[in-house]
Amino acid sequence: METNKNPEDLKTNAEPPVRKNFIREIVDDDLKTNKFEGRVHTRFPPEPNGYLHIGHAKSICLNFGLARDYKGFCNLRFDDTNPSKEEQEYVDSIEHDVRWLGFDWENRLYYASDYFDQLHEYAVQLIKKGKAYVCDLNADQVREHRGTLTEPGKDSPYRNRSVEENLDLFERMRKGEFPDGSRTLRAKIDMASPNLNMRDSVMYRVLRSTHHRTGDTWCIYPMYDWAHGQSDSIERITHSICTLEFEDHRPLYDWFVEQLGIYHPQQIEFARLNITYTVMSKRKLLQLVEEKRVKGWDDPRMPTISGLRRRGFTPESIRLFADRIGISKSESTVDVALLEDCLRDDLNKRSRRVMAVLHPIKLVIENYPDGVVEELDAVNNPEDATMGSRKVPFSKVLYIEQDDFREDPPKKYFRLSPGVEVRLRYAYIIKCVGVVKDEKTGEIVELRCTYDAETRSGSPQSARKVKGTIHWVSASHALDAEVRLYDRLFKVENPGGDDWRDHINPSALEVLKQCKVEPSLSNTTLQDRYQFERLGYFCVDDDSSGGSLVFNRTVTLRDTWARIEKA
RNA sequence: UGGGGUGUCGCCAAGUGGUAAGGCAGCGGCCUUUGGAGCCGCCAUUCCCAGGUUCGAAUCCUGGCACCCCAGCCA
Repeated sequence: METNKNPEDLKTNAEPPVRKNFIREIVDDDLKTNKFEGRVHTRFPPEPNGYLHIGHAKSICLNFGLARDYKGFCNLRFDDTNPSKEEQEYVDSIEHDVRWLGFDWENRLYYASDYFDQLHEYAVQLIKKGKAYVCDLNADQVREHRGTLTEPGKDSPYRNRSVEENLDLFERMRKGEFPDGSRTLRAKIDMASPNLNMRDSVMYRVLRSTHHRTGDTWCIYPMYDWAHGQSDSIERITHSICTLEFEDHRPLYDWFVEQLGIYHPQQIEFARLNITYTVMSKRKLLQLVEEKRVKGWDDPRMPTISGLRRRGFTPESIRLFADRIGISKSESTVDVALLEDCLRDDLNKRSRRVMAVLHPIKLVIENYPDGVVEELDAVNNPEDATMGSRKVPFSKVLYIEQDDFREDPPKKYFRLSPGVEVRLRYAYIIKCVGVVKDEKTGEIVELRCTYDAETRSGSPQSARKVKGTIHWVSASHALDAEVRLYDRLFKVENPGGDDWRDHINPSALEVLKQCKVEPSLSNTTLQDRYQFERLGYFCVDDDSSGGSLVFNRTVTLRDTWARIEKA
């Protein structure tokens, strides 16, 4: 007897097996040795000075994914220690993006600024221990004393002040008695350390700037190195995951918690994400926005979460991508084709299919009766029968894609050309019997065809084979639409260097105003996603309103013909 | 040439001394009323290089080489 498939294969929505990586190995070991009493507690710590991008998504999926898989927790913590660059707008967008990606921090929303009092208290402790001092050197002087990569630094002349003096000075810094930049509180470590981070790292600077949460309460603000580890400790984070460039900050991270004698989280570093044909630094993305090279943080050309969302990406596709790229410590640049594959993989399964003509050309079926309209059945998604079907109106005058007709077809061209038959999807087989051209320009303005009435889809004769199938839209029923075609933001794989902006792809956005879409799209809503058959995946842009429809092309379908023709 | 890292297929990435997973890309083929989707097959005798240890090395040792990060009162 024929047996059924393994029951495992019949499971739906089965989570893909969790990919192994070096961080999970560390967590597994820590669990075995009971290093953190069997807890797993991570955090995602963005600075609210810009919008999140897909590189952050990698980190979000890592941190929240770890918490999910190990039955632990992941906090959302804003690293808001530099009020001169941070804004509430960014806080709001970050929260929105993390939620949209499908993660939930529940009641664990924190800010480094929540800990300003505690951090100040810790700093006083270090001063009392003789491990921190107030330094009167200005920024330039500090730099001069720091030494270089190959030469040790020199001690600050203020390094050996008494505890009492340091306490007094630090208190007066806090009260605002000294001008911005005039003094700092520094850790007293080792000016000769080969690790520059250990050369008496600055803990506090005097900075008069209104903080988005604490307002003008403070005029001294903690530096990243001082705030981050202590915040992790306060939240009892177990694994503090950050990117590679913080690797040589780890000794300092460890030094602070050890001097304080407080709970000690473990910092682990991994390689940040790079993707071909785009840029991923907040600085560059900010420049693109400020220099108006794109329309905003959510421009669909941007690799920001909000840009990808507006472009039509699904959170599922981004999570799938995060799973597939893996986690490691080697610097890498992922081929954007992988991202696109994850996108198509998800969109293929979920998108309703619909017919739309982007570059219309009129087609008249000479032997089809005037005034007759047939309602033809069209499947909504061949991948998912539960999505049902719809009716599409068919009549004598249609629009088809300019690309789907060639007066002089090359080899292997399966579409319409004079004397050749093609199937109109869900409708009839037609043959081209004439071409009408503009007398002056010679441009083709209309195609004359005949149809074979026996070949209507679903009828017995419809089985007749023809080389190609093309999509169409009934001229009198079609809706007008604007379609925005997006492509990669840069012309080169790795837009680096000072001239990176010179590589911006001017054709990354092409706007089509004369598109025709099937009438079932009349009651669509913002963000709805569709597959325009044979063309790609599209979503309804936020600029759509009332009567006007605007679609964004999320990604094209894989196009083997384009490849053949190119070769 | 101080310190910290990384080098496994075009791009990611497993591999943890027992004889190189997987995905993407690419290339063939099947199937198809989307040139879509799906399916099948091919795609690293070799792991940056050179020595060494071992019955056996991508994994251990020694010595090189290449690339990345660090001299913000940014994070």
